[in-house]
Amino acid sequence: MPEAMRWSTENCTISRTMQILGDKWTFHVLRELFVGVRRFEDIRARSGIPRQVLTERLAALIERGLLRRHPYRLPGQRERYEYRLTQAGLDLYPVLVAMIQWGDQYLPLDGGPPIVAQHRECGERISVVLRCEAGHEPDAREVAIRPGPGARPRSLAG
Amino acid sequence: MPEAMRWSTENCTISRTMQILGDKWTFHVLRELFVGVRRFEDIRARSGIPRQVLTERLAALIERGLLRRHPYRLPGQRERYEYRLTQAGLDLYPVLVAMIQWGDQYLPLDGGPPIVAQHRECGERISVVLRCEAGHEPDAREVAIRPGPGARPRSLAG
DNA sequence: TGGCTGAGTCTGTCAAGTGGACTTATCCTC
DNA sequence: GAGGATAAGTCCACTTGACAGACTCAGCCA
Repeated sequence: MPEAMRWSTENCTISRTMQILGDKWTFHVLRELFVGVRRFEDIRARSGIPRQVLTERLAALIERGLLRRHPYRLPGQRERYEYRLTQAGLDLYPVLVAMIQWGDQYLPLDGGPPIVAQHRECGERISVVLRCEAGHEPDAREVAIRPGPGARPRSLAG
Repeated sequence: MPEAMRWSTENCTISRTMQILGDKWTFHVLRELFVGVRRFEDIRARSGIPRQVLTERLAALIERGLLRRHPYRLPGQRERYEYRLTQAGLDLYPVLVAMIQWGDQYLPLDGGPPIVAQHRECGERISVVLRCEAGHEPDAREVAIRPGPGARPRSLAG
């Protein structure tokens, strides 16, 4: 029996993160904000999200603290709001970059990658690497996901 | 107008990756495999996925090349199959670790993290870092996501 | 006064997820 | 060889959520 079977999933960090991100459309919304598209109608036009779903997802992301509304005003128009990433939202960059990196490797396109992550200062391509606290950079087979200090035993019954 | 508005999203790497991963249950399945739970009934019991959905998601992940079926046999039982990550699946570690890291920071629990990523060789905690090809390790505000060589212009009309 | 625009809200339809019961194949015990 | 256990599914009825398309609303402009 795998060791993990003895531990509960109820408070699992991945689950709790997926409750926020784990939705087809939520990730599309985040992508738009990461590439700099901030307004309702622009996000909708580029991503194809149904309006109602977009409204709901934006509200959820604000409530979770990943976005905030920011007033803006076009000349000769009334004040409106755009949506911006908070620090919590910006800190999803590693997740985004890791996904782009995986996609570039396993779902490549003939013309090359359609989007790249770039260091603003020097213009070079950015990627993510795994690193342990001893300074090693392990590859995938050297990584193990184990129960941590907050792990709770599983009440078997299902 | 943000620059990104001029570029099409149709072949976006994030979208194409999300077509595979961007589903509440798919990620739960992957989590189970990453922590070492490989059998249908074990996955179902720990994650609470409805059987029908689990059947469908496993089949999809196999078809996409992230998993493979592997025969096994318990003493005194007939042969069955378990599910294992392929190299493509294992290479999602950076995505998983990035998500755990974000969750630990922004959705912390009193008892500490319920799961941790560990280097098998030395036992130290593993995290992900962003790094550019010039060797810098930028923080979130220094990252930009830009159109790459495969970007296609957007036919405006929506 | 009437029209434009961005950002929504409303509505009916239809696909998908859900829980619970049922099925199948194999092995074990009697 | 009959009956039971078990892992891995299938089947079914029900409910929830996504979806497209039309409608609303507030402020500004001509």
